Amino acid sequence: MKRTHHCNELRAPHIVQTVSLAGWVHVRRDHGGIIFIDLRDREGLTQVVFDPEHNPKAAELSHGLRSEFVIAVEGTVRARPAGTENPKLPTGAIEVLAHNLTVLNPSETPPFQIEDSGGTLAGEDLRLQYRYLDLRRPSMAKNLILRHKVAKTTRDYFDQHGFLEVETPILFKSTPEGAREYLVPSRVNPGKFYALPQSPQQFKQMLMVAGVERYFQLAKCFRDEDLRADRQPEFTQIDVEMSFIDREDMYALIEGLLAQVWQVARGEKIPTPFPRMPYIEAMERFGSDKPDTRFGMELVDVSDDFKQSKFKVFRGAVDAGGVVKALNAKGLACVTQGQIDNLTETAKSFGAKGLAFIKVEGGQWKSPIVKFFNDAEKAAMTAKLKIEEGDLILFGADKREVVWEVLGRIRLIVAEMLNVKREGWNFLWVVDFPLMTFDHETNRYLSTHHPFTAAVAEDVPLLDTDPHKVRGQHYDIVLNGVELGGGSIRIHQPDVQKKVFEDVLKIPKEIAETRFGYMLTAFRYGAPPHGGIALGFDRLCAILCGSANIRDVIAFPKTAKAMDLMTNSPAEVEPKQLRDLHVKLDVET
RNA sequence: GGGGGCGUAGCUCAACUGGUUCAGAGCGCUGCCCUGUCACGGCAGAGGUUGCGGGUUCGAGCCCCGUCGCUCCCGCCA
Repeated sequence: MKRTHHCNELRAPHIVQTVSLAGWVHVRRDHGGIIFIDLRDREGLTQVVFDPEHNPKAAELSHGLRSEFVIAVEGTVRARPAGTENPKLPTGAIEVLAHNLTVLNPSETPPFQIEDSGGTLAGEDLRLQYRYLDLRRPSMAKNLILRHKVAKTTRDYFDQHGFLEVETPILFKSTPEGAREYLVPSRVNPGKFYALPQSPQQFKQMLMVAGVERYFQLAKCFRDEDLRADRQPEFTQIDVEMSFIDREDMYALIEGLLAQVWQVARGEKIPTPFPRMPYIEAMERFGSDKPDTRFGMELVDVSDDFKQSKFKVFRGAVDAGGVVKALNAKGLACVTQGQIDNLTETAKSFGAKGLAFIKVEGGQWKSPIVKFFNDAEKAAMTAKLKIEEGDLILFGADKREVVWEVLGRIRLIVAEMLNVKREGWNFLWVVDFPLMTFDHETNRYLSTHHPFTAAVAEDVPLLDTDPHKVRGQHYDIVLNGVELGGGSIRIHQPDVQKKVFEDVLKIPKEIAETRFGYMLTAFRYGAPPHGGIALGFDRLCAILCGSANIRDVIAFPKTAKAMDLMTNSPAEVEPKQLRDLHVKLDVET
């Protein structure tokens, strides 16, 4: 009795057909005589009716059905009696009158209900322990299906554009400058280790030297860093690299991909090309290099208005070469002192010395600092910040990087407090990042992204004189305040790459040689100009599903402590395994 | 490494300031009844070491210390 249809397939035109369905008992409604079963499979629900007057044997057997029993049913599709159709189900116009019932496998009572609606969702730890049950929930099945569709669309898109999907090694070599890596001891090479790749970066560049020209891969990547709602220790990237291109080619390519993905996954047209914003502008206006541009509340620079101010905090910041910036939280004058204190704590945790504010209530400016302001300063602020009754103005005064960070965070928190409408899909290219940032701890320059990023051509002469002024040919794709991905045009000249390693980043010559020597060698054999990008595939799928959490789009994710609760991994291993690997443990027990 | 939240029945949660509604509700589960339900309905019932270990107290689900687990954030994620 093989099934003829799935559970979201039968409609009015199938009426009178004899069909077979198989699936799980979703719910049972036993009226004593007639019995209704909602039969569930991956695709949906179909109501099956057992009628003792029609088939006493099947009806009798159906009394014993319980949640999650696996059954097969043979029956006739028929219209539901007038008035009993269920408009909530796609299959709600019909039902299957069962002739035969086979219990393929009974089920114990599940530890939680396999149900999306009903209001109670079991705790995530329990759902992770019984992930195979959690994945039966229609919303999770939907997520898996959507993820598949996005993957398929991606592969089709790149195939149509002449790309080859090439697999790169999972057993790679340690490259300690980036994220912490997972290490794999080598049995046949005692004392030596592989590392799992944080990304296929170096391999994809080698593929360009190899003449592949257009490469992509749905690549598994691994980072042994602490987890977040949008970070798992293993995750998937849409990894791309192309030869003979410039930044414009990459923007167009990715815009086309995302337009196609949105079309397939959500049936929505997204406008292209996407707007672009230089890094400096993003920081000045939004205090973030991944600005959420769905709402305003932008940072406004008022430094000039306080150059002569009597308020020492503001004037001092300007005198020291810093800035004074403010944002207007429209309508938040009702904020409580406790909430102000919380905001201040937040500001301090990001490096601010405090958080000055003005409440505009009852036609007055209420603030501990308002007494320091003269009329000109007040007028300037009123105009620049469009201050009105009911507003709350929040200030940052410090080095500009600190003010960016602090007000950027405050802006997001305040938007949350105000429940500001954030709708639509605001794609944005953030461009012109600084190639290098100075690290005060180690007293040297570090690559903002990675050391393979090429400089903007006109800035190259500054590499020797003003490294911090050099812009990289790097681009981030941002959607609604989430960094979806990033990439760059790469350095392809061996002398330039060597110079970046040794002269600019001050990586000792021997270390540069052991870690990247093969790249420099490769570049000497006719490396084409090339560039690439990588998009966070899990984040992309989560956004498309409307979830803030990438665990919802990963079949078997790990907890915040990087545990797999279903298999209890990681776990201890046998002493013999360790001996084979030449590994001795040093752990407290 | 640091900070916040949570942990009470199989599940989701309640239990005011530590004390006579102090172990409760809804769902699920079990039994009986029920022939058009789809959150089916009715009657009855079972089910608890309040995560674990200490402590304070006449008295602890509630307070304190430790510990374990889940979660969010900071650091970290070239």
